[in-house]
Amino acid sequence: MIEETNDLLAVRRQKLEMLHQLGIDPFGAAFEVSGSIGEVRAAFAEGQRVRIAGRLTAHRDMGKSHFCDLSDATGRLQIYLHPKEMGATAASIFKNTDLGDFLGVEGETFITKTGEPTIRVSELVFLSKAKRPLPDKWHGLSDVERRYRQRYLDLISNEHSRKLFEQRAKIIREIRNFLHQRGFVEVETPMMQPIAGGAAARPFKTHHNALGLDLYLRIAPELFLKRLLVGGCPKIFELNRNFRNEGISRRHNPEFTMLEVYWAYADYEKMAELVEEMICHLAIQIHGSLKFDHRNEEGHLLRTIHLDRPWRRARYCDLIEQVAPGWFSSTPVDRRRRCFELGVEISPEMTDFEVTQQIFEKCVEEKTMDPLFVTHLPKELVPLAKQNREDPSVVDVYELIINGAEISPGYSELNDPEVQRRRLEEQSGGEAHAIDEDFLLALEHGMPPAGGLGVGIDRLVMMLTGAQSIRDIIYFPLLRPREVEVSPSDV
RNA sequence: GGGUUGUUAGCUCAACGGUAGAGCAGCGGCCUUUUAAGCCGUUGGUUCUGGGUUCGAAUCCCAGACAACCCA
Repeated sequence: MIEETNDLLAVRRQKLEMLHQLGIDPFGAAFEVSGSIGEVRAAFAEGQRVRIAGRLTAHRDMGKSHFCDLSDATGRLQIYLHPKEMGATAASIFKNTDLGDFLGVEGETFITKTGEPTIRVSELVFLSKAKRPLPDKWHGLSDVERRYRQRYLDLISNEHSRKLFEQRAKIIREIRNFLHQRGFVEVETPMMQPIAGGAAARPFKTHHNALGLDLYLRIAPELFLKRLLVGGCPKIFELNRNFRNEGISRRHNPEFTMLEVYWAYADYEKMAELVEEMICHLAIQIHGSLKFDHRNEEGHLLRTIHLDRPWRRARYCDLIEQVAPGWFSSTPVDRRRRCFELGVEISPEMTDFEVTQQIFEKCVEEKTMDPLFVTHLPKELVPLAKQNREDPSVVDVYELIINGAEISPGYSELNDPEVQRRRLEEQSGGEAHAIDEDFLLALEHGMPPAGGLGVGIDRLVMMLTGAQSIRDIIYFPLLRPREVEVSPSDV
């Protein structure tokens, strides 16, 4: 523990002690308000009695008159304090306030001669003491590490950050609205699973004491949602957290939010239509338009995303041929030489289809900003989807790319238990205990043909808001823990 | 895992190897309509940590911690 001794903290502690001596509880009680600060401001008219509560965020001292700002997440409103208006007791309480404290006020509204909506405070109630100072009111908090570690400070001082999280909440709410309107039912399946299936990723391990059972945090809900298809639930979705014990980057957090949707008797093409409609619905709700800009925090334009329908659809092979003509008729040696010419890094142990996939990722995916459904992918890339009837070397799936990243995959789901078993065995590399026999048992009772899709919600939010890092749209991204400083009075 | 960059007052940032500073916040004044209020005065530092080089290190070197970005 690092013990912090600091004048600023000492001053605040003294003021807190003064409040005690005045008989005031510095960590007060409930306070009835007329509405949030944003609501009161929106309904502002002169001569009304209103009550608001919020943090003290600015203090303009004019001698006997004080102009302060009270703020909450919805906005800011000026209050006017004068001993003649609020009385001596309130004035002595006010003397012991600091920026950051929570206050409740009651008073009559008026507009100052500079045109600022203001409350003339007649009653002042102390609601909570901030024992520590808040970040600079003008520059905010720019230290990215502290913005992630102490998100509350980021939210207090950076409006841009607040707005991103509001947009995230709205996107998630509108996804649920959209799917409910189309008759999909939200379900919840286990996050702790005896076998972590449904994707290829390293899981987190945990243990249940009473059952003496090792469990894994799920890497995907897929295999449980398919059990529900067997159980006769025809239109279902789950929108919740997945966990993967892998690296951290601008686009990866170990826990992330995933939407999975399953629709009995549909196929990947119907799922593509569904996801296209859904994302357009979200763009309209967020931006009021299918065209919107990505800007950095200084407001500079980074790019414009166009979601106008219909979205482009293209076969995997055709996309490769466009960036590397003659690719599929050239020899493996030629292909590796082409990679070098195109500046695509490959390693010697890569198989042919992995080399092709590198070309796809670097020359197609990363350069595709507007929506593109990639179809007819080689079956090696997607072992858990149905093979195409006309061309068994490809599978019936789409990969939706927007903003240079994969946003959503959609499959015609495999429902043949024998084929499924073979695929799972190939995937597990011969480790029998890794096969989810319970899932295969369910499939043997009959799963209807179905379409399924997944949407990485964090990447979707990044695409819709223009956030440049996943850490900007997850409240508390995983960081290595740090020593926390402790106040002397708390030790 | 590798490379690059960064870490200085509560916050935002300066400081050629030569006395660690500014703005805001804080504290003390002045001002009864201010808007990043203003004016006068003033407090505040383990320069991320530990070594080293040097007469002298925030600055140069080595190791470490944490973070950001790029690569794998």
